[in-house]
Amino acid sequence: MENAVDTRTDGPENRQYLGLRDGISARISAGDLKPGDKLPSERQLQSEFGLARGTIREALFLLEAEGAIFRRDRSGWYVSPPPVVYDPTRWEGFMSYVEAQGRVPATHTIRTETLPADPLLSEVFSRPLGAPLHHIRRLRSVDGRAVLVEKLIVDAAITPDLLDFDLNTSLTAILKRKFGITVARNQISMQPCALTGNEAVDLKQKSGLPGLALQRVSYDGHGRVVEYDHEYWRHDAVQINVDLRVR
Amino acid sequence: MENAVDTRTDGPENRQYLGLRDGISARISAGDLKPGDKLPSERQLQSEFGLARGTIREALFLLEAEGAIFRRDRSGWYVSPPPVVYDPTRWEGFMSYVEAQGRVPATHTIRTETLPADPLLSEVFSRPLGAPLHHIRRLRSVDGRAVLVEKLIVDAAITPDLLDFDLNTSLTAILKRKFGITVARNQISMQPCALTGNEAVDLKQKSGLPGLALQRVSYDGHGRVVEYDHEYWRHDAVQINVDLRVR
DNA sequence: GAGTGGTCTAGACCACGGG
DNA sequence: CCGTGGTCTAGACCACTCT
Repeated sequence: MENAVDTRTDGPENRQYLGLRDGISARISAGDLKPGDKLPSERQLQSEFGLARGTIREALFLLEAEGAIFRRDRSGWYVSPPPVVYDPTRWEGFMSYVEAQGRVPATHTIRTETLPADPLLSEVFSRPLGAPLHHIRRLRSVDGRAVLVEKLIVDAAITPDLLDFDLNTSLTAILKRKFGITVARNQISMQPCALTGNEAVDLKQKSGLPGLALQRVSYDGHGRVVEYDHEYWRHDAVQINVDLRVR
Repeated sequence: MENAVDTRTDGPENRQYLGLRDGISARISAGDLKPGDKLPSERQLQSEFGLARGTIREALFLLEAEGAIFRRDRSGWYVSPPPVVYDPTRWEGFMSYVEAQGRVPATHTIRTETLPADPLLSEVFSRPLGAPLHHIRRLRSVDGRAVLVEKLIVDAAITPDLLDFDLNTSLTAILKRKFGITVARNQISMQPCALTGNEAVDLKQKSGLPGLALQRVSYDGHGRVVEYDHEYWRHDAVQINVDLRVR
């Protein structure tokens, strides 16, 4: 929302990349460029505006930080779609809440394995050291664009043959239908971050893209830890909504 | 946490700025550089590593995105302190939770005014169009570093002389002690963003710094809207923790 | 006034995507 | 293969901070 408290702006455009940003931004607002559309190439913008390529890129980086555009490596710059809304107080999986927002979700399982619990995981799950845990790494997309990587850990003792199921669907649904497990409580921690290393690679992004790291511990009705989850979201792909009582 | 699901890294350092990032990162991890310490100037790094200034800056930008370092405009680059933890389910103000974490909070009121409600605010507060609302803009710091700008709106009908109090303290405390108001419910929305315009100016940052936009509607026990708040945090200054029941 | 980061130029070559 | 963005160089001048 814009209120009347303060009406200062970035000020006169002594910086050329701000002018270019505003120009592109205006084209997007006006609807000349729609979500998914490809921007002119950097070299085209260069000749169109008579600026050095570095200056052009400065403007593009700023628009990227604002969530207005995104890049596909060595393919080009594109106008961003709106973010999806995620409400951690609802126990519906990614597949259902993305669909409910009229978008098309998809999940790709990158890797699964069952490993003995290390000291940290042993503590998280209240299970003996070395107890078997399922590790799942998945990439999730909205409308064909990869938006998050998740690293999921589930107690193998209560979900023995979990890895035999099709994990490219809703884990929520599998846990409920096949194992009778539902989540009653979520403990969540979030922090803005940069997507680097594996996360950047899996999202096909240059290291350094702003992101949101979300860590979740899910408990069932008996207080048992059901999932231990790390999610790495593109910064421009998600909005978090929560409604909560105050203690 | 690091688990064993995936051990790939950024790979061999064919890119020089990644090497420089790792070098500086290592100095920080090793404790050669501590939170608050100043890094060598860009030109010093240039001669030390034999790289063009642009490449040096590439590495610094990456470290900034990772939250490892921050800049003070035209003064230099500094090692970041750890983030503060914010739990929106607890109704303690900024001043108390920052203090509880052994840090030094401070608040600076930038501007206050009382304005008639526009259509949007009229709806949010369930008050007639034109009803008076207090607008407060504040800058908040931790250990002397500005970390967030907030735009607060409060219903003047239930807090008539609010602006006469010292707003550089805890608003939470003022509302409770002077007006007998406590918050029972928070509706929160969060989204990673870029800090631009006024927010960047007030935080003395270059436009484009990654941030976290947090919007909050607070209700008292009777369901009355008490505060409507917009907070713009530096991305490297905050971590959000929530513990919640699932619906 | 000296030193810092902020902006900008005008090139070059590389690595990867997609036709 | 060509076009794209990704990386890198070697300068320059400016705006601001700090002392």
